Amino acid sequence: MDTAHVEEPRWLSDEEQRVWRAYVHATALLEDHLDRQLQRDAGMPHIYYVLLACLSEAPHRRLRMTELAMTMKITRSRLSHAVARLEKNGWVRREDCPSDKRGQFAILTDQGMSVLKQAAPGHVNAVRQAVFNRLSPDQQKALGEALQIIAEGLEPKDASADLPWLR
Amino acid sequence: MDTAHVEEPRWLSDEEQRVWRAYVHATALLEDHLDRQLQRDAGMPHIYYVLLACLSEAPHRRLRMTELAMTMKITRSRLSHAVARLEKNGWVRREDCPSDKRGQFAILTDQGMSVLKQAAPGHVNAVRQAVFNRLSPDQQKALGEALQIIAEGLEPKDASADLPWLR
DNA sequence: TCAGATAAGTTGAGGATTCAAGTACAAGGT
DNA sequence: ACCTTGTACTTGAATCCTCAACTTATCTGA
Repeated sequence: MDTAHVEEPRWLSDEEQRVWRAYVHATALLEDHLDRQLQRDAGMPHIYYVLLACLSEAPHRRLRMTELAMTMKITRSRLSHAVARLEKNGWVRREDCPSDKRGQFAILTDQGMSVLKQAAPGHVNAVRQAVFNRLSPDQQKALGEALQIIAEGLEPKDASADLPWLR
Repeated sequence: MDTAHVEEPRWLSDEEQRVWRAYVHATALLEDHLDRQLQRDAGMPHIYYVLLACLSEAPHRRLRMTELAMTMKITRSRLSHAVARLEKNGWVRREDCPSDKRGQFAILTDQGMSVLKQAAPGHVNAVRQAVFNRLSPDQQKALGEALQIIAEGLEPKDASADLPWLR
């Protein structure tokens, strides 16, 4: 038998499989749930809500495209398309960066802010109902820690490298 | 001041926000990571891999469309499109259900099985590296439990209602 | 100062997903 | 038998995302 060179990969144990399935199912269900809720009540998918929320917390409600993409952990391309759409809705506008002619700011408009404010309660409610109302404080803490670790491991190596325009 | 009737929603506490952000970031990063890995190495997104895996574990590698959709926690529509694509690749085929003329089976082909087998090691490896290698057994257990609870809460009420064709 | 390498951002094509609507069949009651 | 309601699944259009290619501008080093 000629199997010496065939590395059998290390499969997931039963325990691990249960955890992994829970992950796949929970995330599928929750993303769908939030997308549907926001689409219905505010006319945007979850990620667009997050985008508006990010901008709303930034100084002057404005962020450079790249910085926004990094905070949201999405590609620049995806962000470009998203901002284009939100711009059409009048919820975000762009502005050139004076110090770097390649650069663009995405800016939350007043209308965008007001849409966000309207959407927020329903969204928070959905999150609370799906997640926080069901988990004990200990469970919440453990969940957060585990996810934090996973996120850190997937972060592009030098995500924390200084953005030039922040010095 | 006329604010008596304006229910201020219960916002997330700082603790809760940290957990929620970890959730949003970790799931975004991980889905992207797995999608990219599988797209590169096997020519399909993560969900399609899961679909093949589900079929591979079913008796005779076949499942009714609705049942498959329920196991995967996706809509029938999404499944229809997905199976159509996988069928074009020759990885899945359909077959009419004899006892219910509306029904369809999705069946994993030999070619699909072999593609799955080829993709599995790389995928398991990616999952292990991103998740299980980074978490202690206790953390894994806690993560699984929390996600399990979240999933249960979002499951359509009667998901466990007997499918007629299973009696 | 100038060529190459990098960075910021956009674009378009090809897939994937959602939603609403549609087809075809089954079940249940009268 | 017939009609109504519900189930199984598909379809098409609109939207969204990915990937690779592209434009424009900045940086780096000789």
